[in-house]
Amino acid sequence: MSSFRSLPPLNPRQQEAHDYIQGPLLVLAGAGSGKTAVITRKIAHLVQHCQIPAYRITAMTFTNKAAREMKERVSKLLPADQLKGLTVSTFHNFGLNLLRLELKHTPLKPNFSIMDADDCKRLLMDLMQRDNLSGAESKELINKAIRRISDWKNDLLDPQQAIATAESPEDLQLAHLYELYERNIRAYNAVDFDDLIVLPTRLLQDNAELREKWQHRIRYLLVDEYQDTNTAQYMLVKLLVGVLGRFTAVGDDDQSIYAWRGAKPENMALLAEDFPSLKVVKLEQNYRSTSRILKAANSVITNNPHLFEKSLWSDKGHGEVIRVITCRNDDDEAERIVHDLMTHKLMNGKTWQDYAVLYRGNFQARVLETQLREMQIPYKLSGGTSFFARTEIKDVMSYLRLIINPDDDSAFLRIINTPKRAIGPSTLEKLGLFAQESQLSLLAAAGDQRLAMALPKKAASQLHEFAEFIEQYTRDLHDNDEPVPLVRQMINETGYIDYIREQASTPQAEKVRMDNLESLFSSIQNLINRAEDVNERNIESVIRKLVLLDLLDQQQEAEDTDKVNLMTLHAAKGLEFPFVYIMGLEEDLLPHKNSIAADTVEEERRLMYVGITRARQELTLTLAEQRRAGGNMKQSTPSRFLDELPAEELEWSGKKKAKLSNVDPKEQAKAYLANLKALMK
DNA sequence: CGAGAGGTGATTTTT
DNA sequence: TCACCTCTCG
Repeated sequence: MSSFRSLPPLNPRQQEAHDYIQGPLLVLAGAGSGKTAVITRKIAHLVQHCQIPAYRITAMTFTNKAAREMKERVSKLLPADQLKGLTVSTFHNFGLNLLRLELKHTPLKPNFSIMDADDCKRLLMDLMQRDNLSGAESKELINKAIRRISDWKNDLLDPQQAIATAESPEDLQLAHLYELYERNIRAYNAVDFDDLIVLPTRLLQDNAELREKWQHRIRYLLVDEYQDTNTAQYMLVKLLVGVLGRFTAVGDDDQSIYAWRGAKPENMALLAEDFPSLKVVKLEQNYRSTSRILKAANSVITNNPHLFEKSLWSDKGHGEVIRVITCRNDDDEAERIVHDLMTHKLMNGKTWQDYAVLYRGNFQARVLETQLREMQIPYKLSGGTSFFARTEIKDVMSYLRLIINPDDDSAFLRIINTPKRAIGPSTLEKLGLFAQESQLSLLAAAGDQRLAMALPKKAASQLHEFAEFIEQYTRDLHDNDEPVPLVRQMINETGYIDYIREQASTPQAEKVRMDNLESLFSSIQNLINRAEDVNERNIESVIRKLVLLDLLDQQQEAEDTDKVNLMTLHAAKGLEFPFVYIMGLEEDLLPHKNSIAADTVEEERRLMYVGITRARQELTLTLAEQRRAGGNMKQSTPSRFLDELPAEELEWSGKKKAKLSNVDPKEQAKAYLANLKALMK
């Protein structure tokens, strides 16, 4: 209670969203409008003043990071005993948990594997090869297939429905592939990311008893970033809240930038249809940015059609004018941004982490990196390959997956010849055939004595040896509450460590890989130590959860010191910085040419809107007159979004000076830096 | 099976 | 331009 009194008051709209619990509520939370404060304080309010115990409340987010932040903030509002059992998790984690608890109602066996995007791709490739679609054609097809299958799943269509509704011969082919894919993934006793939403949703749809059980269990549901839900996720929400509709959905249709991944911002409008008693509260006061920045944001976004009209305002004063810098080319652009940033920091006594440079595509970071390194400015690049996409992590994870799930053929295929065991494609093909005929998993087939008849002696004995190795560790690790040393021993014994040493091209590369493995091991250890439920203190449940965790993010967050932030506009959603640069304001880049072609410029505009609203104090936009595209320079046209900004708030500059010729840019940079330092003294 | 040559394609990626 | 993938040859 005492902590409550010290909280800043909510504004009237926030208060309204906070207090309203009688029925379904949609909170239209503009950027920087304090939505997390509303959600977290509402959870505390529900517990302390509405007689809803924490274990009856569930909050769903999209990212682990958001879930972590939310948990942390709620824990500051409630004493530990009142916090007990509160669920704050990502959609996927929630789904996983539901599957685990209702396992007997699912087609899954215990210790099922979760396949990530990469695993699924491999599986599809394999299936297509069997269908003998080879070469260049299949590569193109594979990306289409992945996208299409995911779309079908997210729309809750099973393979039969997909086949029935296929729109073209090619689509039908993909639908058949979908059917094959589903059969295989189930045979592996595995699920993909989409299944973590789809399977629980189907379960609740088909089973009234379970549905009632879960509806009873969750007395109040809160959904963050509601505009990013896809059809399956919305269906899951609907099934969980039932007719009573005890929920708060928080979202902003103007920040919907993931439609290309299946998000359906129109779910916001659907909510009003499905729950006629829906109350809508708009949070329009922004606590982040100056009014000039908000004016710019509003001005851009009014060019989009709107479900709900919304206009951000703040009382933070006008602030600085918005600068637009025209640069000669992409190198010049990076150089100017870096110089500008450096000058600004020194003049204003700010820290590196106060700055962010945002861009449309990851490739744009490259020139920036070069420039920043030259100036010895520390920077942080977010995005790129995720921790679990690293080869060494995927390899070791596959060993572990196979240990806990012998049916996981996908894991088997990944590691059977990693490190090299002289087991080549022809051996594998024969093994696959044998496994299929005898209805066995690849691992079981590899261990089967009859194999010797189907294969050359050498190959058969290699396979036997491998199977025995896995089986031995399966026994040793089962029910072992100190598994990590054994895991280390196993990985060592496979020769994987030596393999990394041989493979690594440089000592640094080797170190990075070894470090990655170390953090994987220590994460496993941490998860085991931290497991609240004793039943979860084993390698099986830890491995299952591991793929869903953002280990790298957490790791990175921990070691984050004072660095300039470089990230894509997508990655910037949810973040804020005092000083923001958005680069590449050109047609075909922002908006991206594919979006122009596909007529989805509106989403690009929202991306622009998200970018603008990241800035607290100052916003700088840059564009290049020429840009490298492939090998040669291409002329570019200023982005249409520049015309949509309020001209009176912009200050244009740049492109005047002809570059000082014959001067080494490095020398120039050094001189510049020396100058600045002298200036500061 | 593995190392090099040549070819090709290049948004965004919460889990 | 460059990185990654594929294909081929030893």
